[in-house]
Amino acid sequence: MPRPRFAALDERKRVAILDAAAEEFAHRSFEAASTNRIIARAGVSKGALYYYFDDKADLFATVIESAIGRAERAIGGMASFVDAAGFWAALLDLYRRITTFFAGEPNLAGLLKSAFDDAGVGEIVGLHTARLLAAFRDLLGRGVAVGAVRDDLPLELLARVAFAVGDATDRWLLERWDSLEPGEFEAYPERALLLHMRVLAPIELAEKWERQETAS
Amino acid sequence: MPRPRFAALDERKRVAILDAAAEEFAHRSFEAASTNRIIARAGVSKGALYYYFDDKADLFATVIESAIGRAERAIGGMASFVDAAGFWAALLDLYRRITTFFAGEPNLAGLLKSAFDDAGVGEIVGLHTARLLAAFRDLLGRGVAVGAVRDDLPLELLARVAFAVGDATDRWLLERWDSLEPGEFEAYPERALLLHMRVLAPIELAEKWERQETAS
Amino acid sequence: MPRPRFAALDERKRVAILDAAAEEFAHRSFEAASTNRIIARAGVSKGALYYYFDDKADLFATVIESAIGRAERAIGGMASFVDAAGFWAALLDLYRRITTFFAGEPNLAGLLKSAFDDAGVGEIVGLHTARLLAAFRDLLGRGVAVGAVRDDLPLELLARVAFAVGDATDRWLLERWDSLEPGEFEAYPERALLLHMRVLAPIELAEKWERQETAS
Amino acid sequence: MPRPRFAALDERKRVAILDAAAEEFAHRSFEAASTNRIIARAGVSKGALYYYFDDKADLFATVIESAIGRAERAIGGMASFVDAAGFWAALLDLYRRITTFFAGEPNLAGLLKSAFDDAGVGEIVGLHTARLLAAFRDLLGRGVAVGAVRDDLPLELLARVAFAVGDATDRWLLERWDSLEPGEFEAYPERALLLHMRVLAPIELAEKWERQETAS
DNA sequence: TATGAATGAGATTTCATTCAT
DNA sequence: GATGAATGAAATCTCATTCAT
Repeated sequence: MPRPRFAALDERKRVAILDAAAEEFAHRSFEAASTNRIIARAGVSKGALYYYFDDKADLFATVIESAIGRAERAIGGMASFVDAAGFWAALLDLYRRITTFFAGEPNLAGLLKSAFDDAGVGEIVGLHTARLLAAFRDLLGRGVAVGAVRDDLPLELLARVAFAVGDATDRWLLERWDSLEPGEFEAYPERALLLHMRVLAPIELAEKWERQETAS
Repeated sequence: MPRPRFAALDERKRVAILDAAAEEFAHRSFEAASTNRIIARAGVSKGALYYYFDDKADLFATVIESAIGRAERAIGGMASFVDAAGFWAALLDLYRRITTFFAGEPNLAGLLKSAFDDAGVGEIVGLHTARLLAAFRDLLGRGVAVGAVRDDLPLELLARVAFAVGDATDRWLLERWDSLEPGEFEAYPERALLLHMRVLAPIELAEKWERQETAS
Repeated sequence: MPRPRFAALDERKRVAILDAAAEEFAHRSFEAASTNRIIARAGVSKGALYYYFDDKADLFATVIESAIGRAERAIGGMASFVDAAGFWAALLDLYRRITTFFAGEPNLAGLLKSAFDDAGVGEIVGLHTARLLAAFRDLLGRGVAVGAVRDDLPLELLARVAFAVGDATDRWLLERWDSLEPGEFEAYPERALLLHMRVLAPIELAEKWERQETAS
Repeated sequence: MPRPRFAALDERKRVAILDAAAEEFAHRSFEAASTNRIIARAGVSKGALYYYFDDKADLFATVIESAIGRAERAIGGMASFVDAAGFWAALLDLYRRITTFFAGEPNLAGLLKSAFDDAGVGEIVGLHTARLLAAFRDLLGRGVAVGAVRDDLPLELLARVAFAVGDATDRWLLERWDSLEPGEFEAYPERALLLHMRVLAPIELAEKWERQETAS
């Protein structure tokens, strides 16, 4: 946990440190990241970093927490639903918000990747990633209750696979970012959702849904 | 590229270096990996490393190439096929071999992860991973030709997503390795294949296949 | 010298600072001691230390002075005497008080050690330790006057040796502190005194005294 | 333990490192000593030190071991003896050699001091100091056997006190080094021995011996 | 009167790489 | 052909001290 002073720090400087650290941790593993580069980019002294944080791990955890926190607040939760169709509609809506947010935070994806890579090692970071996974697992559990999500595979596995699918499609999109045709980005969440349905929904539901989709 | 001398090197020593490096690169990112630890583990001299390799990156690329090469030779290609059912049967067979091989090479998964992480940075490593992806993309292309694989999404995207799904299920399995019930590991390729079908096959095919599967 | 403000400081805080510093300086040399650890333990601000003290050396000198001062006040001086027997009886009495006081101040021994180590370097601390030595030297001089202390060796040397003997026996006792049998601690001053007599007294006196002691 | 390479190192450089380290450790506690100062004084690179030693503690232990080893080899053991007079004659002879050796190695005393201070903390250094103490304790044990050493106090305590007395007299002498009158240094071992007899011998023996000494 | 934010120097240790032999 | 001695830069982190408020 960062020392309380950090919260009281001048907004500009606080953001400068977190941004510089996010930039660094988004592009390098925790081990390979350099506090020297971070302070150089943030424009703070060597001592300052250790005045606000216990150590490198503390800074890392803080950056991850901040990123996840901002994401959660910005994206918000999933709308309530009472049947399978409602579940998938709500999930589509959620995906839209997620996509929009990630598009405006280029470091977020890399940051989450570093976080999940380090989750098995760093205790604090592990808690954050576990919480994120648990939230999604719960979501899937509620999907099962209304028949929107298959019940023949462990929720934990489904959650992990869904995360991976989302990550892979994100990256694919990101690499083509500059050569996207107009409208392609807007269509993305829907296409991503269909992929997720394939993985998560009972097969008949996915089949029915996709048939309708194609017809329209 | 490692100097030609490396190929002529005593088998035992060559393997020792590659094994030690694989162990290191499997657990740490390229940047965070330490050549010091590698030579210590391999029991070779400092100079030896730089006598056989240009630098750390060269060693990394060689390790990746070697790992991928060994995997390809051990796993072999996919059997030929003439229709959709044949494609999936052949793919199942391929998965079985892949799973078996990965189970015997605990470093392989971590190594591939490091390789893909670094692919965007290191030129050589990028080529290897690109080749792997291309091979799988071609496979999918042949699947499309016989109607086994959907044609409504770019093959590149499908390949990436399939890799991600495979990776996620692998990891999930790996974490439960010690608490697996007997028979569970043997059943794994089939379950994994079903997940892949969901993503890769035309939806009607996936639905039909799964219905049969459940019936049996 | 600490700023005058320090004397006017709230009792609780003044003691907190001195105690924390004593704890630190008792376990580490002056150079290795950390003002950061001191203020952390004392619960005072960084600035406070430098508001009350010139620098680390000033704090050290103050701690030493305070410790020595408290010891002197608590232990008191040696009773007056008119002959050799009186001298040694008075010294035994003094040792009893010293032992009792040291037993209740676990930091004192370590503190004095740090003080003597630093005495050659730090000017102020050197004065305090010199004063302590001088007091004991004077004591020995009065012992010489009544024939209780040998006159064939320089008083300065005798004082130093006596200090060393006391320190060694103290440490020896301290290490066995937890495994002491009942009564052993109470008997300690007398045994220590006999050792000191051996060193300090004319040999005939020491011999006579010990013969009586053994007889009783 | 220093890496084997260190033993194979060029004599001049090996000595330069050990001397520089001895100089530093003789004047500062282990914690306060600076490897930076050591390499600066030795004229070796920063990496070199860690090429030869595991860490600071390893260097310290090596310096201590080297110093003790050289001292032991140079001073040699105590001559054999069959009665009390022989014991003290042999000890006097030993003291002479010790004094001579210490006089030529100005760092030795400070080094031993640092070693004993750190003995409770550093494992390796603890072994060396313990060995030294044990050797002296054994010596005293043999003295007890021939009636040269008192048997009414624990040997461990006697050894510690004797060390302390020796150290105090050494220091006292050292401080007066430059103002010593001719012959004073040569007379030192005898005076020191008398002090040790006072502490270590049965009182009658010490008394008899000193009476003779004075008569002569 | 009192604070705590801030810092640059310096601590120990590891790094990838070079080069004389 | 092969080595290991050697290095300076960089790593993370702590230091005693200053100063604006």
